Amino acid sequence: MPRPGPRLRLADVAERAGVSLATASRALAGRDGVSEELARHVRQVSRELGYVANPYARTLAGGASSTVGLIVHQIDDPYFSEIASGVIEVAAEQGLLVQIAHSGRDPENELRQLRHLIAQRVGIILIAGSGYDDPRVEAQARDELAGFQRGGGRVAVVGRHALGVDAVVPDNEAGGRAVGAHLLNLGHRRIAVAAGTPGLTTVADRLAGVVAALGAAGHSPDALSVVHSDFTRDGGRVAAERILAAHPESTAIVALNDAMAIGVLSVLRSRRIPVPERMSVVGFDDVSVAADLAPSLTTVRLPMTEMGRTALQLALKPRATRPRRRSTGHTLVVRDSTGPAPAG
Amino acid sequence: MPRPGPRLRLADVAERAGVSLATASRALAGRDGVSEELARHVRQVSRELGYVANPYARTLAGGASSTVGLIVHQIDDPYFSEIASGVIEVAAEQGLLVQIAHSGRDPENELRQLRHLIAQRVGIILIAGSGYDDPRVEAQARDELAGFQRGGGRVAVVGRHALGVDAVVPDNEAGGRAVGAHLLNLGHRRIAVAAGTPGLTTVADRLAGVVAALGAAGHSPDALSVVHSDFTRDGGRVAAERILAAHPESTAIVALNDAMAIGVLSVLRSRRIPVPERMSVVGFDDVSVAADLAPSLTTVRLPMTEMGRTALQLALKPRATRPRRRSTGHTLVVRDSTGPAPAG
DNA sequence: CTGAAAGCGCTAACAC
DNA sequence: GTGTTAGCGCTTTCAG
Repeated sequence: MPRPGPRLRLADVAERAGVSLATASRALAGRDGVSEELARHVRQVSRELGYVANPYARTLAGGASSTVGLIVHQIDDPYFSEIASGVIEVAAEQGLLVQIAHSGRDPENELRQLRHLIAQRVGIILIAGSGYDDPRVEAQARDELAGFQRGGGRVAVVGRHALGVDAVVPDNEAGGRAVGAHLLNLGHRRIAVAAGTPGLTTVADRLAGVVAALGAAGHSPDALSVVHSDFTRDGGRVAAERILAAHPESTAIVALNDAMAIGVLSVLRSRRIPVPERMSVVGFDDVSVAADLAPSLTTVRLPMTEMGRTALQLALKPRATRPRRRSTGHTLVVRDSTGPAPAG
Repeated sequence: MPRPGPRLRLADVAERAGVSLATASRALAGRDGVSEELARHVRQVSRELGYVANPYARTLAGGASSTVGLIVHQIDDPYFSEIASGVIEVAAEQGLLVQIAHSGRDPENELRQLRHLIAQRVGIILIAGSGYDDPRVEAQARDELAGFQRGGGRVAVVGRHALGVDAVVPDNEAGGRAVGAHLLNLGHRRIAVAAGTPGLTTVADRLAGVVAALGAAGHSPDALSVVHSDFTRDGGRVAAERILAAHPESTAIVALNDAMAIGVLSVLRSRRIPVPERMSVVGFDDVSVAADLAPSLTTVRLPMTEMGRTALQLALKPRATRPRRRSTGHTLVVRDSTGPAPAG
């Protein structure tokens, strides 16, 4: 196995192969302008020597940067670590490296990270996580990305739609409808929603789905008690407390992501409220522990790893005239946390 | 807020500040050889313009690379995503970017990723995750890292000791002893261990701790039934099945990490074996969901995020004459999955 | 189809 | 202290 020598340069490969620097460069980049035979020879020599291009020199000279920047809210949130995992897989297949930055669910900070990545001249930028309702914030991000693309950068996002770039779009609304329909089928009529931060589009979309399901079944949206809180486990706890206090008649709680659902379950357990006998609980995302909670969590599965893969694959293709969209699909996974509404 | 112009160069800053390129460079790098006053002025101008250095040019010219490469087994494993989170935090504070690569718990692949990072000329390399018993594998990694350090690179590892570099060392053995003592105190005498892949040092160290606890209490290590499997949730399932089949007299199962413990719990639940009444279960790591499982998991808490922070901080310091070590400390967190051994 | 040479933006010797 | 200049290793015109 060839070891990359500490200071092996393209010039060494060129010399060894008996060609000029330019030819060697062309051959290795797979550009044309070199006879196929010569090119093959150069690549052969390069491989023998274990040559790896210096990405700094390459990028500085105008070649494409081989690193992809990924912005997530928080990498230790399973939703994002699964997406990141998919991105890293594809990157590894392509010999790319992935740089991860945290936005911390703060639009200002997201913008700062975005600019930093651009300043770092990454070749590809991926943003995962909900967008913001605030059009000003989205517009700034949009401008920044547009400039980046004008300079040849490639962009794709997961879970946002207002950015004018290629996007992997989770089935948020449809998933919400599936959840709503499921609960209605089970006879629930007083449903509470543990919703995340109001400013997030993901929250709005999923909620809209639940509302739509009620409407489709001829029920008034008034049957729904919506409580907003953080889009996290602790937010779920807070929301659950508030729901129990303000809407004690509820027979089901829809948490708009699994993190919140975990918080909800934890409150119900400590209050000794039986799930699902007295209260049904539904989550969203199907992070990998959802199946291992007790009771196991009914939730909407989104293929997070796949979403990460798809995002990078989109970004790797040449840019289309108009932004592409890939819907993720979704599956309602019915487990033990939902059951028939308790009789009256 | 200044926007980094698409093509703002150091020369622009220098010109605007009325100094030479060299002075500007020195001022911004905080190197001396510039009067404090001038330096301040240059920095001021730079900030006004929103200048951000091109890292490719900077690195190519011989400056230190501002990116840190982090190798983890798998980013969507909570153990690693929490460590990564700590690393990213510190990196953000320092204006560094973090590149993440997967080793997939495969020594060959780890080596490949390591070489790739070196070839990419990152400035700092961090490796998280258990080392391997195989001295050949460790020696190769060691050589590679030594070469990297000779070239001015900085290295730190989390959870490995045989690499001759700065290390954050989890309290694996002491944690194992704490687990063993806890179970013995509860009266357990037939203890099974769901251990991870045999080749991992983390597995060996934690197991050694459990064995030591038995020894210290005057019990023979024969009281322990050790079953090896993957160091994952599914590995935990497999191990649990095997333990129930081959060692049905066990009253407690020690899983050597939380992922395995989750698998163990899931098998016990589906077999309707009450925890902890009939079987106690202990994990290791205290990933954040451990508290939300049902029953909540007794486990050894390791400060993963902190470990990630510490690792990068170590690597950021100038290299010491001999490798530094930072012990993590640990806490036995007793929750609901452990209880007194069932009578006879 | 191939080679020579001019940079990419920055740092670090080396002069002044 | 400050400025000048020669590269870092690569890509990319531009000649041949």
